[in-house]
Amino acid sequence: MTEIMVVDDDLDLRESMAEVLGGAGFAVTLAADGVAALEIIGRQKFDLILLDLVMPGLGGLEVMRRLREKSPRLPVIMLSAFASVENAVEAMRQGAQDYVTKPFRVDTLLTSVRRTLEEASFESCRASMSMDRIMGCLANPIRRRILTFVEQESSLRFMDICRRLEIEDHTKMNFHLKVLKEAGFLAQDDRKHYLLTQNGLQVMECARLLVKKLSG
Amino acid sequence: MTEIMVVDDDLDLRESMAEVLGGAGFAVTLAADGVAALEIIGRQKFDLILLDLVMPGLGGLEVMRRLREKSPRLPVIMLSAFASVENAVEAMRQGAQDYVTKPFRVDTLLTSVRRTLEEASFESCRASMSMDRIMGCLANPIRRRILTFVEQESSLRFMDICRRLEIEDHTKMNFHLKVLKEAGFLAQDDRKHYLLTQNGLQVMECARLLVKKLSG
DNA sequence: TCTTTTTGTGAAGAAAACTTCACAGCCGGT
DNA sequence: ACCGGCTGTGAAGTTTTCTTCACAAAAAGA
Repeated sequence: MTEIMVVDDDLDLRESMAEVLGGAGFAVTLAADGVAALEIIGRQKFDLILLDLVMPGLGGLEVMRRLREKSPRLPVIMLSAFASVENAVEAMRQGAQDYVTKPFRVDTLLTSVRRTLEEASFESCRASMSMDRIMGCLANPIRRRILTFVEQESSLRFMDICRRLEIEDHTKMNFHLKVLKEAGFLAQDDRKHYLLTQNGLQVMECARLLVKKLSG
Repeated sequence: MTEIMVVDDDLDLRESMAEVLGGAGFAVTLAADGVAALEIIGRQKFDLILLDLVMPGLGGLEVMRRLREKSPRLPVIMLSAFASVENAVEAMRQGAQDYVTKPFRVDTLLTSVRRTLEEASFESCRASMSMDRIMGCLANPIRRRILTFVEQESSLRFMDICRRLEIEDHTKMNFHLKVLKEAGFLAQDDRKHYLLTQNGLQVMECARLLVKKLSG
């Protein structure tokens, strides 16, 4: 069951939203202010946060900033009675997934909730798909050797890699380099030298951690 | 520099071994008994332990059993003045890498030390080869789903896994479970329930870290 | 005991991944 | 302009990995 938290200092609004969302099949948790919300989020997993922009004490933007430190991908829909272009743009720039003005119609709210959850699910699916790419890429020993060598040397030309790894058929090397480029672990600079991307560096770091852990 | 610990209640022997091993280029730490040894090992990394079989208080076998709980792969050479076939066989059965009788010639000791260190290094190299197995294993999405599900649920029967992952051909599942068992990530208890091994848990942890890092 | 379900085994078939081959474009040196 | 080296492309061939099939053994339930 999908877990949604509603953060708003207006009790009536909180309760009416609990009723609407509960009726639509979601499990709803209420919080009257940002401090309470952040504490509950630290203890329990949620799929979506509905967050009032203007509240006494911690405002919605500050609450969102803080929860992003712990849950970078937790979707947030910002609610505001003081709708303006500036407010809306700022909230979205700070990372909200959507922005709904109060008072809102029930169907507007539910549409936004469902769309946001669906998009978050798609993002989660994309992360899972990228494991295919990462692991499939690293399953091959030649490609692991390429990454290790390029990591050590920082910047290399095509034939340097071939010679060092003693791969005589350059088209074989070309194939594997292409796979690594498409996976986003390797890139070429303007002189066509190969170097690791940020992702490539991260992958190598995690691979080393894995070996270390499995070696006891 | 290679770190060696010598555990022996005989002060003269400890010191003469420190001299011999130090002269051979090793960094030597001395401990007079098992309790002291276990405490130092808990704080500092060693490459080899030279352990007296018979000591007052904790004997060598008990010390080795305890240090194996923390460092399953740390090489141990057992030393004994009371050499017998039974003693030697028991020490090796309990996991010592070598067994040297006291009094020993200097070259006998150094040979044993060097050989044991070299074999340990070979083991470490094998861990690198096991990257093939790890990555090859994780390259398959079904196997990743199995590991994720078993991690969440802790202990599962064969058909539970099939039904949950909606894999209708049970022999397909059987194939993938077999791969995971052979890789050492999955095991079965006495009721044939599937559960993650320590290695399996480590692998899942690193996979999550990898996804997290690559998601920014 | 009989039947059904669960779990397992090995071989064959299919798909995916990798390697090799044939060729081509680009660049620098003579 | 020609040659050689570097780098790249796509197709064909080979190997590896995965899926399916046919059957069997073990366990559970009636």
